Amino acid sequence: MDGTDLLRAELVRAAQSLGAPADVVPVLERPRDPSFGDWATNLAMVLAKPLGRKPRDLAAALIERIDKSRAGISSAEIAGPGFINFRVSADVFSEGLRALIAAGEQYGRTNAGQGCPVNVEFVSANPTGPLHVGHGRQAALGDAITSLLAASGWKVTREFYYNDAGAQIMNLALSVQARVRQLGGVEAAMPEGGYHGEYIRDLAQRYIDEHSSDPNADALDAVRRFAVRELRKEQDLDLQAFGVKFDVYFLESSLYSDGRVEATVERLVAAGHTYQKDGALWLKTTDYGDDKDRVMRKSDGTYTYFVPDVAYHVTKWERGFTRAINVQGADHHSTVTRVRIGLQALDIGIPEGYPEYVLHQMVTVMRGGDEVKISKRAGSYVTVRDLIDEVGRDAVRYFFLMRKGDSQLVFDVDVARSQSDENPVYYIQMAHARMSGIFRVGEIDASSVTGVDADLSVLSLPEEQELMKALLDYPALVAGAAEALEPHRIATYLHDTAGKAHLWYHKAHVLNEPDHLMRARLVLARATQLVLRNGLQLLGITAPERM
RNA sequence: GCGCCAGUAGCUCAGUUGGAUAGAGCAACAGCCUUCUAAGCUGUGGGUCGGGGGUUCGAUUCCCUCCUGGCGCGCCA
Repeated sequence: MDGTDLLRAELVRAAQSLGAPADVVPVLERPRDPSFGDWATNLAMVLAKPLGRKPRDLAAALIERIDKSRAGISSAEIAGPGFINFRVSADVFSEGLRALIAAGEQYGRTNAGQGCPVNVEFVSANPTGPLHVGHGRQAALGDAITSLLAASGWKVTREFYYNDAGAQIMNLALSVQARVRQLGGVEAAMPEGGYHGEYIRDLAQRYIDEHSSDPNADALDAVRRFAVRELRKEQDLDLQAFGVKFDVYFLESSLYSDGRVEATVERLVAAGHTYQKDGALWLKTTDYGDDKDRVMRKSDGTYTYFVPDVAYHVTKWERGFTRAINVQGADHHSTVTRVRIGLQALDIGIPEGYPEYVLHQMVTVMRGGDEVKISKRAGSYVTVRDLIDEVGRDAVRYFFLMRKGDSQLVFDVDVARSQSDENPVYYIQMAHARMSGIFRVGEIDASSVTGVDADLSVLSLPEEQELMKALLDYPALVAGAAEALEPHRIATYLHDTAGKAHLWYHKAHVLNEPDHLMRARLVLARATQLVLRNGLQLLGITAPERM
């Protein structure tokens, strides 16, 4: 696709004729300095030792045995300690651009996943309050990961797991109940570990308005159902504002009503991995490398959180998801081992690394120069909605995606707001808008540009060469990002490529140039527009035609 | 004490799975709008890649060790 297949094949042939093993895989990479060429390989240095020859001699021998026209290169030279630098022949670029445009919205998509099902679970916030900034990171990350997987040929199911059955929910109900009573002039204490946010008071007021027959909120179960329903509605609105959609909402409570929690426990007992101690039921996680055994059923008869978690993941497996990915905050790190061990101990054929986890580090929020301590119970946090209202959906998404998940993220609300015009996302969108502007001003239908009738060898400016190289790198980049589950690579690439596009735009005119030049440059503009658009779409960011 | 993650320019971060002279944005300074969008472009300054060992042709990248920060380590979720 990016033209390296032919070159790689030639290198393998040449290396084998010199005695290299049959499974040799030459690594091709872009030289740091573009003046060195289009591709470089360290093959001669890698083979030097096993073949007992000097790297530079070996490089010379390799070059001699390569059929340049078959490899699609115009030159090959030895550099430094034994690198071989290649220059790609012009028609590789030309054909690459035409193929890019022909693929259109499909450019960058592959069938690596071969239609296999994969379940991606993310956000999974407890319905005990609005979505905060940490959920925002997870929503952006999870959403982009599902897009990457879908673009790589996986059949993706996007799932949201609601913990609507635990002690937290009881806390929520009791908190609302206390507020209802307080509003009615009755003295009532908040429960220990209760939720103190302002939204609890709002919920209480609405409960009073809608339940005139229960002024003191004595019907605790009704309070619980009301609070959960209302908060889920709120969360749905937050997600909608962020443009994130799910295919499946899975309720923890259903695991109990279906008897799946019980069945899981019975299965673990039957498999012989449990024992009784101190009135509780324990799982022998130490058999699987944990540092201590874990309680499954407490002495009061209720289950610890990881038991329904295990039961839940059994349903993923039984629903046919041979691959499952969980996007979670690093504070849930300790669940990884336990859920996996629980699944192993069931002895039902679930593979060891199931499910996969993408853990992202914590988000700290700065406001007015101070860190905002995020605590739902204390009622201090920044919601996803706040961020979207303040800086816009596209910018919030980009901000959350521009760095690796496993580095901590400082979200300075003041900076995000005051510098919203300088947010890098606008830089990328602007590059796309500029490409679109060329077609608009020239009154040319962009989709009519194919490149088949243009001589693309006139795209010889260094800025044009650099831009073309970047555009042709895109499919390999998407594949790599999807495999590593790292959307930030797309963000970095887009920023970089947008820079090359701006540079070219500034240097070279398209319209009102001699016809043959204009036709060729329209092809490049079209290709750039498509790549930026496709990449932004993977991140869930809009690609405006004008700004 | 144990486990996971991080430490790269004044700040926020990339670094293509071990390559050549370590990059970008912001901030600072100096320039560029009669031509498809100046939300742009050009130039300048700025680094013991946390410290120390090791592995090899070659280390920001892999291994060991120490230091610093974050998150976990519950019959909470």
